[in-house]
Amino acid sequence: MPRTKAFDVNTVLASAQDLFWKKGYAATSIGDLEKHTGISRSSLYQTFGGKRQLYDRTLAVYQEDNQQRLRSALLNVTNLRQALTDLFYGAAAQHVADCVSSARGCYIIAATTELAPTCTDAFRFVADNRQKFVSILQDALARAQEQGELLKEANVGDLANYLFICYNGLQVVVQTDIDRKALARAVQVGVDALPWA
Amino acid sequence: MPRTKAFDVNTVLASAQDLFWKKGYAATSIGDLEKHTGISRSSLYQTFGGKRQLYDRTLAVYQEDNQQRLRSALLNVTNLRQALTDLFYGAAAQHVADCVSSARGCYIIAATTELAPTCTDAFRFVADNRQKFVSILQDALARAQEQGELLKEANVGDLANYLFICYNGLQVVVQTDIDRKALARAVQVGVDALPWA
DNA sequence: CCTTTTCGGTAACGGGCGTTCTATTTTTGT
DNA sequence: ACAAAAATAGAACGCCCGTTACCGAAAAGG
Repeated sequence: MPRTKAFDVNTVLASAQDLFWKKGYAATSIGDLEKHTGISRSSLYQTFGGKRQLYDRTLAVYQEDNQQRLRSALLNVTNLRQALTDLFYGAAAQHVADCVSSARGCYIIAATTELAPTCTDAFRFVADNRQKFVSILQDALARAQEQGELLKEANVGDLANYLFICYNGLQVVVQTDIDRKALARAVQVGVDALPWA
Repeated sequence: MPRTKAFDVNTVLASAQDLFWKKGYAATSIGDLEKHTGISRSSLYQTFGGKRQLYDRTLAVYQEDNQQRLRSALLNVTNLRQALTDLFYGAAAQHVADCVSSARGCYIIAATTELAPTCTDAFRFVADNRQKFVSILQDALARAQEQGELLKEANVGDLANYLFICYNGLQVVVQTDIDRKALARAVQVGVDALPWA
């Protein structure tokens, strides 16, 4: 009986994320979203409820993707050191065309710096994200430790937090004009720093 | 002949920075600034020219302070390892009362993530800031190397970039709900990672 | 085919935005 | 005391914000 939607919700979410990521939450208007996603205000409000709810859904999608990517990059690998190097090199080499800085960094870090200081919901979201992200890192480190790749004395909790700091720093610095090869070398210093056996 | 200003420009700059830092650039309105700084729109426009110019001046003040702080913390010290540890511990322990996240991180990182992706001027500013910040780190590392505190083979350029990444990561992560003692331990991993002699 | 239900374009809403202008007050040199 | 100059308060500006309401268009079941 109902008329079918003329757009794909996931496509619109991806498009909205693209714009929020580029401009930030506050600087993105409903008009901007209409133009960029191609759907009208009516559909936007009917489907998502409003600007903030739409933003929250794009954040949730990103978090899910990001953590899945992290899991498949680090869990069940035979060489964690290489896997971490690959992951960080990939982040250091990211590139987009439609941005003054040629990289966008991490969508959740943008939420951390723009929204978390004033919004309790956003603060809780990034807190939850950190906890999950660090857990994955810690699991990967613990497995590597069991397999003899890491020294037994190492505190994998501290190391996981350390890697999370490096990841966050990398995602900020990559947004500046730094030379990408130099960035990769710097990040290599960070990976080599772990107490590999 | 002229009537004297009823406010101190530096005080107003500090107050405006305080608000921009808390709420972000886009989310801070002229009305907010009037209330928070105590000066009127007229004075604000007459003295600073507009919202963006005011923001830029707060950024410049912060950059100057920040780099001066870095110089006096790291240059002309006898024990760079300890100086770096102190610097990072201080950042990890930062605390403010009027913020959902109990730390504000770094004012320039906020500018990096909010403004640099879309604004050429802001992008250039943070690029310049990175260059200067890393230079100071590199100078401190080179001096430590000369004095035998660091291995001679170390590439101080790469190490400076690495420390800059750690600093940026620290300033982001401190804005989440992470336990401050755990954060300090994680940052210690990063400092210990340098090739100390 | 026609009813029913949802979709989606558009116009309208009140409010707040950054900025400008005007008018008044305050200060200083004469 | 007075005139000149600068600082401030407050009103006013046009515009765009996020949101809502309305209404014709489109699709699926009977």
